[in-house]
Amino acid sequence: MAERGAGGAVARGDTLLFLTDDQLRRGIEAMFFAYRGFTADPDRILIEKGYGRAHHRAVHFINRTPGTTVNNLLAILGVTKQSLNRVLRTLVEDGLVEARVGTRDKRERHLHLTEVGQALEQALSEAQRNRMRAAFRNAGPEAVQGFRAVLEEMMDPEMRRQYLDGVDQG
Amino acid sequence: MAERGAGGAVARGDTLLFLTDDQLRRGIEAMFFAYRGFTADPDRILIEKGYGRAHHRAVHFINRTPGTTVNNLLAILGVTKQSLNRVLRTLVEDGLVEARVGTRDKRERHLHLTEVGQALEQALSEAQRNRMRAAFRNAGPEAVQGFRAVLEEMMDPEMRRQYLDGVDQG
DNA sequence: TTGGAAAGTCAACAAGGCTGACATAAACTG
DNA sequence: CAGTTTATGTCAGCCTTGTTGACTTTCCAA
Repeated sequence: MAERGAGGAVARGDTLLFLTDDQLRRGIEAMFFAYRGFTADPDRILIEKGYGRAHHRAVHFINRTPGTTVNNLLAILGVTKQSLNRVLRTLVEDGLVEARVGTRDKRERHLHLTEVGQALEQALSEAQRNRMRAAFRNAGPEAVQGFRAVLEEMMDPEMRRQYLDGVDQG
Repeated sequence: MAERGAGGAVARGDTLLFLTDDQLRRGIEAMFFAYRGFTADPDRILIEKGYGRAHHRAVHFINRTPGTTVNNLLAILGVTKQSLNRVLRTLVEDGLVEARVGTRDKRERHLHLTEVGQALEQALSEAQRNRMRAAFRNAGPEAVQGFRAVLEEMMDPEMRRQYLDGVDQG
């Protein structure tokens, strides 16, 4: 499969060898298998506590942007409000999330983690960071740069904006 | 957060700056947003045809390893056999997959894509490859290497074996 | 030859997506 | 001020895809 990859990637000599269909398939499978590893550790914690990935995502982004509104969260998570609401309701009922009525606009609910919520977020993100830290360390800083570059290119433009918004504002 | 990151990453000078908690959080979000992009294009095709991601995964790996058994597929996909069976049943009923009773061991079913199944697989993988090709091209070959190195490190060891098994046998 | 293990199937349940319809309150607009 | 839009929440119902439990068929080894 070196002469003429189905995708025509090898056309201009060997500078584009990394774009052969087989290389792309490898990338696709890498995403599939890695995503499983990526979610495995928090998943274990979540099951113990009776929550799911949906709760993790909500908790993560509320922690990242305290005071965010339901609508903001909907845009980031890309689910319907009914779906998010179900998750949010249980988190509020269980005392992990506080939904404060907006002061300027009273229609809005500003979401914050309670101490209990922060504790869960810590447990989840620590588990996930531990794995990512090990992966980053083993792969090295240059690999990490490449990792991020490719992932960023793979996002839908709107998601890329959400992602770039998350830069350390400090 | 430069002196002593919560993860203790900055301890030995600035060589480990890429391991700060904030950098790790960025990596986590990159995975989240990129995975959405990664699945978006095939998802659109699948919905049209009345299938879901589970069908895509099955079709992908049957195409990669024709004649594989249900048990093999189970190990790769990491779901219960009952869950896989449901997906497989509809694929067989719809004439996308053929399940041949094993000759040596009649308990086994060896899975193959029919022509129709191959056509769907082509459509799905082409959509996914297109995005990955664009991402790879824009990021460049060195970034791709880093991308793969980090993802590989992120996999569970068993999944890493599955992944490495998939190397071009040609 | 018989009992256990393995491969696969059927049934039922749960999580978490989705759509659609509708309610409420607040904000905005003419 | 009346009417519209916006932000949020809720109910009902559907689908996919995960789960466990019970069961059949087949194989193999004692």
